[in-house]
Amino acid sequence: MKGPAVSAEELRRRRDLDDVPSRPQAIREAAIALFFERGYHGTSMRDIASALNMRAPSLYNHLESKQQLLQDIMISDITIMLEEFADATATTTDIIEKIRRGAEAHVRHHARYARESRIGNTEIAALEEPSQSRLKSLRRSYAAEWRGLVEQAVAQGRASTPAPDLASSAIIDMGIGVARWFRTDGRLTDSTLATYYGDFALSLIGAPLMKGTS
Amino acid sequence: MKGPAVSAEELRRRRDLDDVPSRPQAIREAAIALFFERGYHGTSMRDIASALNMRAPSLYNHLESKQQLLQDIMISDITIMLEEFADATATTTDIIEKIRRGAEAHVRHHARYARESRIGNTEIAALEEPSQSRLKSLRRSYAAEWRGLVEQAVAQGRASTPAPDLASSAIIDMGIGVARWFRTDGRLTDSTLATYYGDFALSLIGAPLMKGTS
DNA sequence: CCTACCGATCGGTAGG
DNA sequence: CCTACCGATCGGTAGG
Repeated sequence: MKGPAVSAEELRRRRDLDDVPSRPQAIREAAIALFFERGYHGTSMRDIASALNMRAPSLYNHLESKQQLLQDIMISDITIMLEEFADATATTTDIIEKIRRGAEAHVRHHARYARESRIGNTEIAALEEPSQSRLKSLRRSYAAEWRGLVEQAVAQGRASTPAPDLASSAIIDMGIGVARWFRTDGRLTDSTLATYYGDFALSLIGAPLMKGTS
Repeated sequence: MKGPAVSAEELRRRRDLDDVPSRPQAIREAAIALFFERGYHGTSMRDIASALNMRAPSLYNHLESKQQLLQDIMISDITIMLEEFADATATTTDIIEKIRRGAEAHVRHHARYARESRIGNTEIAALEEPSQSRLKSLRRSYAAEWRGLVEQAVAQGRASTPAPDLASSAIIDMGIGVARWFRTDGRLTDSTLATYYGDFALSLIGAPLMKGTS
């Protein structure tokens, strides 16, 4: 017989269905795990290759450089976070509900993508330009959006905090902190956690919690 | 004439008065600045030496190893933080006031020692054993103390949060976040910041703020 | 405090 | 996908 019994396309289809990662995806996953555990500079290409039972030079058939790997991880993580935040806050016009849903999205992201989020918050200095400036700029916009929401709530008389800028920083930071300790296999789901933190956010800005809403 | 015009002791006395750091202190300070900016693995001994107009081998007249430098910085930082927290919470028996003062001490520390605190929270993986285990253990005790305080407030009917464990994590994490963005030369002093965050902590756990207390 | 230098390891390339 | 190997840089030592 000539030709393979199973075509390359067929294999690719099965892989997609079975959730078996492609080589580039597997490398990325290993890099995320190692950068999270040991940091970017604390991880060598040999470490990543070793986790996949490969040799370091073979990695370069699938990526350009170690730095490119970091940039992909960090930029795609913050892009996803910004999208999730935009989607969450767009589902209502009520400012308090916007803040609640924004905080939930923020925390859910830092729980679900704990490793990527932590890398995104600790390895900024390891990013080469222009990616570093781009990422910082995205983070500044995100913080500014949050500040705007809290200021709006205060302006509408729906929140009472005397320091909307600090309150929004505190909300962001308590979410970022989640990425340091949240474990997917723990007793809490990311959504349950997000619900609690949504309440924390409203309490923090001095917005009365409506009982029985959730 | 024989002997120096100014004795070594005299020089040391002047240095202490003028706040001119000793060589080991200057090295430690340079290491803190660089570990904060670039991370432990992103900083070389040559970088540290260069910041002091020295050559790397000369550093070894004042320290044992790069790792020892990191351990000193991290262990002394958390030791100071634990002391400040213990002192702050010991000044009152009222549970809510304990939490307020504890939160203020926590935030003040992360503002005043922003660089050391950030290193302490990002470079744990770079610590060799047994220091790494020791530091993790100290952090766990600190988190447990916080959880205990919040649970006590709830038990006494002074706070209403349904999740004291998460609330205490949120308080700790919003303080840790301060170390990422606080600048000593900014418009806020660490004490002003701490006062706001003390209120945030009480709001977060569902403890009514007493107006006009501060 | 320095220069000279060490072995180890790094990210990455050549070539198959 | 591999082995062989590159120049650069690392933490640290020897010796003065």
